[in-house]
Amino acid sequence: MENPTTDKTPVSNFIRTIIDRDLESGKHKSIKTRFPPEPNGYLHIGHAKSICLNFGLARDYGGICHLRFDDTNPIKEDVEYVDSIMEDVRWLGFDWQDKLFYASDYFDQLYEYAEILIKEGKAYVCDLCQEEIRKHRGTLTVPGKDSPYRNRSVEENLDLFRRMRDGEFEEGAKSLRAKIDMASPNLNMRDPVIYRIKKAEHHRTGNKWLIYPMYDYTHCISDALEGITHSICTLEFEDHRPLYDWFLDQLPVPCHPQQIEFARLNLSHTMMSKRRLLELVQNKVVNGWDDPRMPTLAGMRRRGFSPEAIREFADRIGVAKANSVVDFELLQFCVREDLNKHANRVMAVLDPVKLTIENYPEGKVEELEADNNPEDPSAGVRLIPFSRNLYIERDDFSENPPKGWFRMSPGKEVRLKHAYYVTCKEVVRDAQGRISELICTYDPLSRGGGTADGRKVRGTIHWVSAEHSIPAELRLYDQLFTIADFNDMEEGKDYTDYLNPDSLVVNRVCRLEPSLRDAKAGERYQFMRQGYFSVDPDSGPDGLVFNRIVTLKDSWAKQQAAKS
RNA sequence: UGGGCAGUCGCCAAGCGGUAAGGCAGCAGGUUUUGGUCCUGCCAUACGGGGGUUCGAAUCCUCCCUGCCCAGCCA
Repeated sequence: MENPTTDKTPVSNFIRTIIDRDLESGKHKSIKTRFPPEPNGYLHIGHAKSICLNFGLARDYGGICHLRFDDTNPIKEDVEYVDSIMEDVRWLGFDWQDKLFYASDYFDQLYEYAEILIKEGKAYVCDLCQEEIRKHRGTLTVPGKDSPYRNRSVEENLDLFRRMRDGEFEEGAKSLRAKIDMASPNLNMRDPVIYRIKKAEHHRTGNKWLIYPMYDYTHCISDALEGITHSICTLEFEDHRPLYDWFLDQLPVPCHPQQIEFARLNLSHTMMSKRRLLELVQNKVVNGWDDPRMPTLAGMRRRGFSPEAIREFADRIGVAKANSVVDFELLQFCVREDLNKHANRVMAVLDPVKLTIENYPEGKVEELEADNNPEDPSAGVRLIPFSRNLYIERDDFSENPPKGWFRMSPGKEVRLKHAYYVTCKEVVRDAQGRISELICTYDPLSRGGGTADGRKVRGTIHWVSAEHSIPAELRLYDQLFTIADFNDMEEGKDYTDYLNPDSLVVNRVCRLEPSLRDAKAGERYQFMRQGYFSVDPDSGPDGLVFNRIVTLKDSWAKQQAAKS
């Protein structure tokens, strides 16, 4: 697999400025970045920003990007997640070649370095329990107090640390701490814990270890061991940078990568917290991690978003240090832009009403040619059956049309896409007064949708032949949340108060043109004048299931809404 | 009220002392066998606010305001 190339000139951002400077000054000959997920959940669109950034920089500068699992906390991590993460990164279109790493690969080295720290008097074993450590840490405005165990001898620390490793102590009874400064205004520097006892089985190292290193200690060393040049992370780690640098300054590591922080992605109407996403899954608010309403890559993939669209989105949002909330509209734009070019057009009637052409012979069937994609002639053409009895969209008929209406109404000629001009002569209603059938006539000379006299027919509507059409289930999705920006939540409310009850509407009455009969899971189509749909894997012998990826823009609806 | 970071159009975001890119959204037209696409035009005398330096400031200095992050043996 090739990492996607791009001929677009990348937009300038502060990270590129740093890299340009480092390359120009000779600090680095080439760059090496890394995407370092913790395998404790599924990747979401926010991770996609980071993946595109890290792999994209490597691509643009002819460098390398590693995939490294930050797996230092065995009780939260699982192979299910490492598998899904690899699948998602690959699906997004990136290739880590043979550069697949795990922080757990460095456990031995990390341990050796810890002993060095101890031997140099820069780390000590502390007997304080979690509560006590917290009390000693002080507060934002009050300096911390030294641990009573802070000045143990090197020999005692070494002995204790080895016994921690060997399982002599209970979880929580002891920890290894860096000896830095309990009075630092930066809480991260107040003798942070670097090793804790956890008698848990690790998904890769099994039962080999009973102590596990903490993130701050592990991450910088992992970066250094891999020769990472630019270690890009999110804003909340800004305060950790002095600690990142401190460890690397104390240890005989091969190099000292530069940590650079950028603002994580927030999307309007979207919840991006891993913890809450997990709750949505566990509480069955959604149907799993890959529910098409989820902002996970698995969900977006199932919904029908293409990796190209997501990459384009990542490019367009830019990279900066200001907290922001990107409009969901931008993502939709990128999805539509890609689908417009690549999705074949088909006709599907979502809310069918019968249309009978009284002057069209009973039993006659014509196969009419239709282009598959006006944006792409190479997509070819297909044949669609036409007959006396059709279905059209209920919304495409109005008995008393508003001003500006150019769909069907009594006596008004409209074009059936790819077929004929028809004119409604009669409206048939059922006992409830609901329109049950439209009786029309057609112009035999308008075959294909045009006439020699060149008369203008403004309205064009889609249709299917009643007897040839096939049923399907349509899953129509909308935003999962009604609130745009979660920073604006009302006091006392939480995210569950903003769930959209209509985020999924199931349609089982639609009728599709027969060419869709053999559609395969994952395929994407434009249902003309409606939206883009993808074939859901739930499709089977019992019938087709489609997910609505995104609607088409609808300026008519917008204009009508503006009037009321 | 300790420390760190950030504030440029409704939403993103370039800009790095020489007089406000671009995209999305929006608005107005045009083309159109999708009220889709496409095309054209409009959309910040103004860069959180006040002072200051300078011939010249979004860019430098200064004070202030607002927002975000940090007190896990999570990452």
